[in-house]
Amino acid sequence: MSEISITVDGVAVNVAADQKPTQIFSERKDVVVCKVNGELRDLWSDLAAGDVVESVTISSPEGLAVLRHSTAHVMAQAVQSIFSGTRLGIGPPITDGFYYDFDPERPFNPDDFEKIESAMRKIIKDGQRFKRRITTESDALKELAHEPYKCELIGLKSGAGDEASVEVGGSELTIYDNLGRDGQPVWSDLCRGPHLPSTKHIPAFKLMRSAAAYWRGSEKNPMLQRIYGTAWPTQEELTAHLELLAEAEKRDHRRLGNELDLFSFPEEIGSGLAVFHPKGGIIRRAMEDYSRIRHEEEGYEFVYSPHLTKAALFETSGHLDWYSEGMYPPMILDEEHHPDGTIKKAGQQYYMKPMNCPFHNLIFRARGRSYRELPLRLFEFGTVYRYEKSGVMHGLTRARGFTQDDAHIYCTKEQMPAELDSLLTFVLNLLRDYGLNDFYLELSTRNPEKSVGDDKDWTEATEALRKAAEAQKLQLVLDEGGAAFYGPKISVQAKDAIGRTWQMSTIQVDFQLPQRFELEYSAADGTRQRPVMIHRALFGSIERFFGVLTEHYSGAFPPWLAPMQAVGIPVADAFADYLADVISQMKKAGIRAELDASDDRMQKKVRNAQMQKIPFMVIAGEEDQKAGAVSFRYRNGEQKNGIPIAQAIAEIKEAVSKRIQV
RNA sequence: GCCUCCCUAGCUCAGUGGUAGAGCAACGCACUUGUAAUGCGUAGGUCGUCAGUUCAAUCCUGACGGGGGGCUCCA
Repeated sequence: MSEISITVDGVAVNVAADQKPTQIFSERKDVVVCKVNGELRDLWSDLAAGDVVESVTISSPEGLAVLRHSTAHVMAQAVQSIFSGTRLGIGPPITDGFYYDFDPERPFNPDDFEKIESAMRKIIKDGQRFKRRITTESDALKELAHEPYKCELIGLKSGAGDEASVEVGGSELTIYDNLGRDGQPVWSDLCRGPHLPSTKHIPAFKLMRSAAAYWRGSEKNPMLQRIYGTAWPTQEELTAHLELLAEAEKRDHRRLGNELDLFSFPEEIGSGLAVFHPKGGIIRRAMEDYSRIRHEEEGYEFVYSPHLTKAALFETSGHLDWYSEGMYPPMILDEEHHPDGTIKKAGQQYYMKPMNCPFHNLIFRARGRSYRELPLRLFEFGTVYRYEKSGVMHGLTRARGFTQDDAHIYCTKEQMPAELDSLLTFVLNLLRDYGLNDFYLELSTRNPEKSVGDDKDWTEATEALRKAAEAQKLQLVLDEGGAAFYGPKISVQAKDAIGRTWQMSTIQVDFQLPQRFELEYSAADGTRQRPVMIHRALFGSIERFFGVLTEHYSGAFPPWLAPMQAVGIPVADAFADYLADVISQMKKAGIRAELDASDDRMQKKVRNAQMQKIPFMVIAGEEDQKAGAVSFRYRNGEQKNGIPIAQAIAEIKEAVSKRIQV
């Protein structure tokens, strides 16, 4: 047998000419695929002299994707074995798992999951080998005649650039056969691959949920049934993932909003319209108050604008042209009719505002502006109404009525870079004050197909944004062509306590509105110039930020935001008067404190306070009373005994004023 | 908007083609000594709304409203 020279993980070796990576890596159980000359390939691939082979382990990002994609195949095989009339869509890996789209004879229900999972376990136990087979378009169409969606993909192959490329991308059209114990194919699927060597390399998986999805992501296409699953290199990692999901569910702001009596969405008001209850109101006001103070310090001026406006304003701004779908329909006022019902006098159309910027532009335009006034920073907690499609609402994070912490900055072109730089610093520091610490930035650049403004302006603005972003020393992700048509933007993405990413602030340069509103200022040389306009929201919406913080803190807000900062719990009734005095001193010191004077037992009071996630439980019994002290119990169960009253008050006040978590 | 599942007491949820139950919360009474549930009792619901089928509907059908999970969308 002749030998060939290849490179394996950087080491030159000679191997038999018919050696496959399966054999080369046979001692390394964690290697599930490999790269040959930089391209991801099955371990069953043939090798040629001079090939550079690199191992890819199951835990690497690429290995995980392959694991999950292979698990999707196993699921599809299981589904077709149980529901024989089911047609296949596509089945790519996604973050943490995979899905496969099916066109079944009836929708799946949760009971089906058990059947499918047990069929999958059997396939995994069988150790079916994934075998790659190159085919031609005409052969594939013949073989897959009973799979209309696959045939459509084959037809699309030339132009594939979307998800479909998982199935048919790459230079060759390939089918993967799953080989049974006898080496004969038991199931096949059109697929680019690569795959695990065999189904027995799937260590841990679980089907998560079924849902509908449009075929190839278009509303115009038929709905398929999608089953989501997750797959991991070890059972432990699967368990950890499921625990994370359970944790996320416990933190869900909609659930906590109810449990902690923060807000609700009364059906009578309408979908996506929240009311804040007193406790939620305290949190919200604390959030707003602090933001207001910081904005004042940064040179913002506070303005107010109405919730309603005549149509003309949104005609000027252009919103009615390209955004009317997202607006509540107009109210028509003062319309008069003839007796036959025809219109005698046309009415006035009024709209709820979906944005604040046109109002701020009118404030700018209310009188002549001088360059000396710039940058002019107009800030408003502006409540806007957007008619979101019914299916997209999600608690406070996606609502129909919400309040933006909205500001518009009008400055000269020369001022723009410095303004963007200080603005981004301000944004990030403010978010840090609210307890978010882990950020990355996204820069959205021009889509030349769909944009207004001249090249030079775009380049200048984009570079200014980029420099401001780079100065922050944070990870910067480029969103090429992702900008809105009217200007480039930076968005701040924040990670919460359990690692989920939320889009928070946006800073957007606008070339469109200053022109549409004919905004001008007088420059030093007496000429009239058009200002640069920057839109920015730090929280995005207060409601949404409220929801994000609720989930970030899991409802256990830091004292400065907590609706109740301290609750007094007497060990027994006899100490209630003593503690009542302590609590009243705390109230005088500006602390949100109450005495729990109910006739529950102490243990019950502790439990109640714990469930309300109150940061300081102030407990007093005989020992404390004798010493003129109190005891703290914190939310983590720790306690501190015999704290003199003055010191206890000072500790709470310090936690509040320094905005630290306890 | 589309697919799918759901809506029973303030909350979490049982349940039945013959108009309903539990736990917690609320209220009352008694109890009260050190860090996550004291006991007993009382009250509370046109079973989301409106139609239809039926001798009879909370239960079956449909429409509407609200919600969950996705898809699409998020200027």
